[in-house]
Amino acid sequence: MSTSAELLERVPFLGALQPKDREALAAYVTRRHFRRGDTIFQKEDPGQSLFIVESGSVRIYLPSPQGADLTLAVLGPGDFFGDLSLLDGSPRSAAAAAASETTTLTLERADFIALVKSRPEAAVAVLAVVAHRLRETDEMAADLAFLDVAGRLAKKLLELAASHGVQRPNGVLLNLALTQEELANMIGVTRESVNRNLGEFRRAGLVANEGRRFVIHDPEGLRRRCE
Amino acid sequence: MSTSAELLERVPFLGALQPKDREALAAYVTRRHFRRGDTIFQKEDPGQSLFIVESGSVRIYLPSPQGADLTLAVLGPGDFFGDLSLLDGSPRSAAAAAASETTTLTLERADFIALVKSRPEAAVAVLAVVAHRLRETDEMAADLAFLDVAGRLAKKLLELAASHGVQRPNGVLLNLALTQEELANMIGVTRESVNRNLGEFRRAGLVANEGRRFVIHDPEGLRRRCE
DNA sequence: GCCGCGCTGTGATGGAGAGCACAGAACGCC
DNA sequence: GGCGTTCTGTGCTCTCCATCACAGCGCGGC
Repeated sequence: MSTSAELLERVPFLGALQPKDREALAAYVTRRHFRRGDTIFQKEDPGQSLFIVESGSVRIYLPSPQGADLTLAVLGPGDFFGDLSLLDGSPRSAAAAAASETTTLTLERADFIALVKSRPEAAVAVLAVVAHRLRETDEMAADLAFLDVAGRLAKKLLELAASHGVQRPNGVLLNLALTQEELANMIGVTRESVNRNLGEFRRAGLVANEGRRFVIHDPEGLRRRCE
Repeated sequence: MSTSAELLERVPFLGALQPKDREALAAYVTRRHFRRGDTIFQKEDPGQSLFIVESGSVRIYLPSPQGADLTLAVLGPGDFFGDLSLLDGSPRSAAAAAASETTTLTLERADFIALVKSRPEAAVAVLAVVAHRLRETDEMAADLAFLDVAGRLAKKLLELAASHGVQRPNGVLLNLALTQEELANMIGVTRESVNRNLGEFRRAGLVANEGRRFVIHDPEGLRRRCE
């Protein structure tokens, strides 16, 4: 179980614990495996467990009646999800699916509550993470209400650069393969709109493509497009 | 201070405490007063205090560069706000203003952290409230992405009926005076769009007006408009 | 009771983006 | 290396909604 304990150390809200507590907690988590595309849970499912990404990546999304869903987040190793149902006991508020070959560690509600009761600093750490998440969602709502497609796309590219970018001589390379459709789902527009706006950006020298990866040449220019 | 203690009892996350603890806490809160229209705090302000509405009502909103802002919530007695900055120490993620003559109780970060450390069940209760809030914001983002103006308006009217409605022989009366502009800010559209869609709803017999208050005659009909 | 301001109702216009259709490119599989 | 599937690029149309403009109405104040 030492590998679980090592991962747990990197999880923000668990890093606050004593190594001894983490060791104890590691005994309660179970490991699960998902293939690319597997659904981890659906919106409205009753589950109350917390998932921690051990390896791979997970897409959190809201399904829409007409198919095209809204992607809220893409998570990597060390991130956790499913916390809302854990915290308030309600059904899942969003759906989760493996975006690549993924393994997770699962913690059950009862074990989490026991942890918080015995170590209140863990609760404060979880509160901070959830608060941060709430900020991000508020901002997403504001963007949907205030920005046009170009602005939302520019902003999303900058966000992705911040979270998945690696420095390159000619700019920042986004270290993930993204289709235009996936990008469209992240900002709530059609694939065609993304295509046309990307064309704009490319012609203006703001971004370029390397295979299916993006390179941001002019972050400042993108920032100007978000007003 | 007994009146403060009584209010504190009605605040969800503090209701979990022993009466003795609430009495102690009441000694730390300070009372503040705001007139209709007063700004309580601006977005990006550094403050780290928690506000509890004692009387009156408070509008939480995101200001937009071009003026028309997005109203995230309207709070009444017993509700609290400003919790995000309290939880993670970052600047205010939204702005707050008094929607009517309002008094609040204020709790400082240090006192809150001390409370959580000594009474972890309060932390669990706060987590539940914040989790609920996160759900609502996620749903708002989804609505902005998926629903048209009629759908968003119908949904908002149903929400308001659930939170501020009183039963009437002919339907549910919304117990608050709302201008079309305020309604428009809640769903991120123009006042004119709200007007036209309300006209639709009225002609279809779904809603009516009593003075400046709304009466919902056919909730089922409204529900159908949200798909 | 009268006046004025803010709210409501409505028309005309324009533009952004969705939807549809399809052609070509690229990637991956056998 | 050939072939099919998936992704990208682009034109056209049409709808929804923002914007502007203005006329009535109604509430509240003096």
